[in-house]
Amino acid sequence: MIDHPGDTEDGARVDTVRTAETMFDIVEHLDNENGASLATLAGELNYAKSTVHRHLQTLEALGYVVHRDGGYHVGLRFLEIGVTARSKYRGYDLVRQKVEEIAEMTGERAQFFVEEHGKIVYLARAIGDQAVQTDPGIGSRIPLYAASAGKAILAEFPEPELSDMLERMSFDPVTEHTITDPDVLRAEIDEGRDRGYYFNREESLRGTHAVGVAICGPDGDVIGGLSVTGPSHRLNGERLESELPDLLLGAANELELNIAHS
Amino acid sequence: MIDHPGDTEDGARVDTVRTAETMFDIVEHLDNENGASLATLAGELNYAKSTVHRHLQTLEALGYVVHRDGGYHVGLRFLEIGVTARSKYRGYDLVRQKVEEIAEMTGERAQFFVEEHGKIVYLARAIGDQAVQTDPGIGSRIPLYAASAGKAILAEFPEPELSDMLERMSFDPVTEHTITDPDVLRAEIDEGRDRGYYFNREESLRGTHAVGVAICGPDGDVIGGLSVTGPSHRLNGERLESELPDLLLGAANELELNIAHS
DNA sequence: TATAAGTATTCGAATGAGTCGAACGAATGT
DNA sequence: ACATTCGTTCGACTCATTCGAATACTTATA
Repeated sequence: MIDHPGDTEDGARVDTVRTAETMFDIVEHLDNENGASLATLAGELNYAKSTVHRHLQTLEALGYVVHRDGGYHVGLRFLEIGVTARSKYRGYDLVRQKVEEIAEMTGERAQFFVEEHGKIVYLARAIGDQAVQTDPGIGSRIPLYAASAGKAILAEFPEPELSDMLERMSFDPVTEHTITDPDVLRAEIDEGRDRGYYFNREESLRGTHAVGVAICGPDGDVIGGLSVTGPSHRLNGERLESELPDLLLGAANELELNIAHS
Repeated sequence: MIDHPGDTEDGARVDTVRTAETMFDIVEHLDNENGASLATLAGELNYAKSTVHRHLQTLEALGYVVHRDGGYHVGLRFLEIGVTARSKYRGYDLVRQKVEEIAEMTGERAQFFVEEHGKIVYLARAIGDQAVQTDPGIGSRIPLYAASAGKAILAEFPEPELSDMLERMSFDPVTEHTITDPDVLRAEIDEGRDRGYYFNREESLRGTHAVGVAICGPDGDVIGGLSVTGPSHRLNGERLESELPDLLLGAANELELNIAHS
């Protein structure tokens, strides 16, 4: 094995484009605050004002930043790109409709996730009561081990990768019920594999239960996960353990067929 | 006046961060294709493979790019950032609900736009029939002069800026009815200003009419524009010229009050 | 009106970082 | 076993980014 100069011991981050990093530093900082001035940015990020200025100029010229009422903001170019990125996920349109259908049928919240960088990301969500699509949350991330759909997705990974992921996974508890032990997670995955559905009992949010299933492509590859969430007093017993799972398995099956033939 | 080395004659783009530009070249190219290989990217963009490689490494490490089934793709980080950027627009949540309400009431398509970089950008959209929120389109852009909401927004700009914008505007026709003359646009704007609503008759899409109004903040600043669109055979006569305008003006008024008190 | 505090912008110099191209390695299919 | 495509590494050159200080602009405050 040849030595890799500059390798960090965890084996990541070699030879990166620094300028790109500083650029996203700025963007991400803008994303957190809302509306920051050049001086503030330079101060908090420890870059020279002139440096930040040049970056902001560039970002604004490219449409990624706007200078609205006395402060710099993240531009909607990110939304534009993000939306087309989402739309390219296989079966996204079909799944979105199904999510709304499920929400309406159950009266609970239904959602669709895909895996990215070891987390699951919300791609669609609908609430039953009024079929209002709640956008806040779209794009945000949850660790795989803290979501029913996450477990379902995880279970579909072929064996070598699965072990790998479990090993390199760091378990940061979200609630007092979040799984923190890889063996427990592994056990749950193995237990659910022939059933095909997975639970989440207050592991990501107190007082909230969920059931999730995976959606797979024709070659057995994972596309994403579908789940129904609701208050634990409403999602329990028969409803949680058989009624909703059946519904989800049916939906997944139908989706998988439709996606395969599209 | 001191000379500005590097100034282009149109007075734009000085002293930009080149690396950031190449980086977004890559991202935007990925956004168009779906799933490109390193070699392809390098070829089409005329960068050395090693250069593109380094950028992709960086982008992937930062979560802005993913390497899925044998090709590089835009990551969902863009969606995440874009969604929070959108949510920070004043009154966005209120407007989104209103858009759905209007869509349901009219049975037509309702939408909300804001202005950015001389275009209007879709922030929300709803279709009447089934109240299904159609996401494709969100984030995409239309020139101000080719949309009813665009005209409404334009009309709210104070005088010096308005003339400026009209002058530096380049009119690329979208359909055969698109406005191509600044004087015509100016006339329409002046005509509509006391009414408060504006029309679009097949100017952005053949066979499609629309009415639009502006939403303003307490200080008279423009927040965005609201419009209803539909087939020209359904949107005409009384309905187009009085019924829908009244509805929209009422909605705008209500929104403006709610936004001011929030 | 003058002053101050905030903002954004420009400049030149230094060096640090991005770029290239070629050569290597890995993976896949024929 | 070969060819093809894809990704990775390396070192050298040079261009571009970074910095800090000085300038300019705008808005509040005395």
